[in-house]
Amino acid sequence: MNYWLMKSEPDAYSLDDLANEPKKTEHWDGIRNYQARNFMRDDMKKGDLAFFYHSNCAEPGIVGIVEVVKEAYPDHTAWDKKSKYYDEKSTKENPRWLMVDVKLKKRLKRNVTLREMKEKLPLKDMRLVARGNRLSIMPVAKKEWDYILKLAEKTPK
DNA sequence: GCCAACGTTGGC
DNA sequence: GCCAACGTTGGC
Repeated sequence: MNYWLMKSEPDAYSLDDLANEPKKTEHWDGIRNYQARNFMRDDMKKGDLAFFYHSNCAEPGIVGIVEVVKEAYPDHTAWDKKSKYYDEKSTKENPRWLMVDVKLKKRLKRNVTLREMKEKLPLKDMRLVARGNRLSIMPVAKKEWDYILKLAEKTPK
């Protein structure tokens, strides 16, 4: 069982949006980065858990936990000419991009912010806090996962 | 809105 | 296969 972190811009798709889906489940489309795709394709399994991270917003941070409920399958938005994720090089015979389905498992009691995580020594090796990190799906070590869950229970400062 | 860091593209 | 140019990400 693996742990992950998945980024989303709340302006585009927020935790609330996921909470409002039927069955609180939605496909995670629009991943157009090979490294992130390979993580989904090779290592992301049904039952894995992932942090839902809000990026590119006022308070970037982890806001919830989702569960992978369907493993990697072709991202149909790559075939849709009207989609901003359209990619002419992705065909039905040879789909270039993949997605998984995730279900909202729980909201954290509070937003565990990037700023806060950067200050914590036990999290110093996380890819998320590395300089210039742009990966939208990344693995999280069990130790880090547990530590962040504990942080979420505490009021900051 | 700015801009540093990064990934991708394409000419050679 | 190198690498400059370009587009994108995402914190601030």
